Amino acid sequence: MFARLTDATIYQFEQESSQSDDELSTFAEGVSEPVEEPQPRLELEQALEPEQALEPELALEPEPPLKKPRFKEMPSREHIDMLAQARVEETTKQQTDWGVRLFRGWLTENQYSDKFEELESSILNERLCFFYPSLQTKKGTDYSKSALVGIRAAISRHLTSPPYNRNVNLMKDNAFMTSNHVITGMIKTLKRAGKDVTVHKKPVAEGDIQRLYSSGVFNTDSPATLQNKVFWDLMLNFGRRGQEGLNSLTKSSFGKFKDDRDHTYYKMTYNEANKTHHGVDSHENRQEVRMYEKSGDENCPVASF
DNA sequence: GGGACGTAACCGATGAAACG
DNA sequence: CGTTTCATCGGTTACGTCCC
Repeated sequence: MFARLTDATIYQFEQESSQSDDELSTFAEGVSEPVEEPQPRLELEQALEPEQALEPELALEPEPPLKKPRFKEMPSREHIDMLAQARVEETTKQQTDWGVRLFRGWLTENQYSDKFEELESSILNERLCFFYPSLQTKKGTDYSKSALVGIRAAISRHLTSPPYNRNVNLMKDNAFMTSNHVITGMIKTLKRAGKDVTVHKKPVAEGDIQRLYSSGVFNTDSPATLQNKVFWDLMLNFGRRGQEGLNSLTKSSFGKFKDDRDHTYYKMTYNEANKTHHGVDSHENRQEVRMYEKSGDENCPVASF
């Protein structure tokens, strides 16, 4: 059993490594080609077809049919616009509008033009220096750190998005260093005044969990309470990102599997819209998340699922 | 040895979305 | 609307591997 497994692994490894070797050599050839006779891109495209059609023997030479391109096809203008649009979520757009509204309101209240989008960075920076400390909530209290940072980011998003597409970053550009100093100072002042206390949520107490089960809201014999329990189990086992994307989950979002010791478990079968595997944080690639059966336990999550 | 390249680790900034 | 929470992003640095 063990020997077979090892053989299989070695075989797989050999397959993989030979594959990547192939890719490497093709790539190396591809790189050395254009260096000899650099050609404008457009001519290259046109030259390609006739060459292949007229002289197929050429293909036998070490430089095979103009290799597979290193990159994807040139995207259309619409495509890149669409991608740029998909950058932010609807709720973020709302936040953007909120921040812009605040800044616009302040500008008009102080007899400035509210068309700040075209302002030069130095002027904009100057305005922001005075804007930030003028900020207060509708109730007249100071904004929290999160709010201040959010407002700044909102204005920055607004400027860098269509139709303005400005090439600025309110958080990082040197031009905005002084206004950012003002914000940092405000945040520090808040901190010193003890106003930046963030309250963390407490975990659900063990006793409360008991009560959930004993109260009947997790009973598996009626649809509504069964759903309660299954959802609780899902949140407990898979809920690593708050409520993000929950409404897009379906039956096929989960798959039933067995591990090498014959224990049944469910795991998520998708990773599309959630960005889980795009980043390379260690804890993300560490292991897939599994919801294991608890055989003998009347509250087994796999059974109720 | 050292340069090129790809990836991992790190960590503050950013954004999504919930709550009150 | 204002705030909070937390996962992801994104920029930077460190590290490993290959090749000269």
